[in-house]
Amino acid sequence: MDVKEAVEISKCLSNQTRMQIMEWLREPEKNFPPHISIDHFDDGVCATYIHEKSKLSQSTVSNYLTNMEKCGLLVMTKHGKWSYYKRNEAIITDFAKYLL
Amino acid sequence: MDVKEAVEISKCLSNQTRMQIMEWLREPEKNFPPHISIDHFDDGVCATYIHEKSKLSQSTVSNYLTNMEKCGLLVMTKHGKWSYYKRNEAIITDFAKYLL
DNA sequence: ACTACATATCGATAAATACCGATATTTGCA
DNA sequence: TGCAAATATCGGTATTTATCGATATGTAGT
Repeated sequence: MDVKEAVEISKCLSNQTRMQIMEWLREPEKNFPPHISIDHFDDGVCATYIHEKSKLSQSTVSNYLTNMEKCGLLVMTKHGKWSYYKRNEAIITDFAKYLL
Repeated sequence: MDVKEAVEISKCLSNQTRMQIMEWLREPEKNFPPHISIDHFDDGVCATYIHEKSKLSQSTVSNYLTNMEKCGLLVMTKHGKWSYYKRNEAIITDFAKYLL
């Protein structure tokens, strides 16, 4: 991981809601209801649920998630019309190691 | 560590120069000249050297360092008219663990 | 093809952050 | 005491980020 990458990750984490999204996604089954169409969290959580939990507008949260994916913190998987987001543990570990 | 603390730390890290300061301070003897008045780096590096290395204005860097201390990333020690800054490894470790 | 729903993108404005020069404060030394 | 050096703070402007509503796009089912 280089400086620029680490800075982009930090920018994503420098907001309370985004930081909380990272926490929520650590334990999806604890923080979100089961999804209508998929009965597991293997690909994470559907964007709508994250939006609802956040209490912010759909566009804001969509933007958050897109940026968090861009910087590598999240991985997105499409299933039909839904976008599922989950933590990218590999990058998170890299980032943590980079700081130490 | 709680969310707010972690967000404040992230804010400090979301800037290339500040991120580099964290790196520079990981190996002071490698990145800075020995100080005029103290022949070790036990309390870190004098603010002037950090300022010079950064190529930013003195006021900007002083502000950086002050905020980085406020959020716990750095520890400041005064020796006479000099302020020495070093990494606060304990907080950095906490932060890294918090993310995982 | 049409409708409904999920998500992404756009454009605008408000708020926060970055950064500088100038100035104040602190400290050591002549 | 008075000067010089180191650092901190202040005030202002430029830039970036936050956030929304509106709109576009994409997908599934009727």
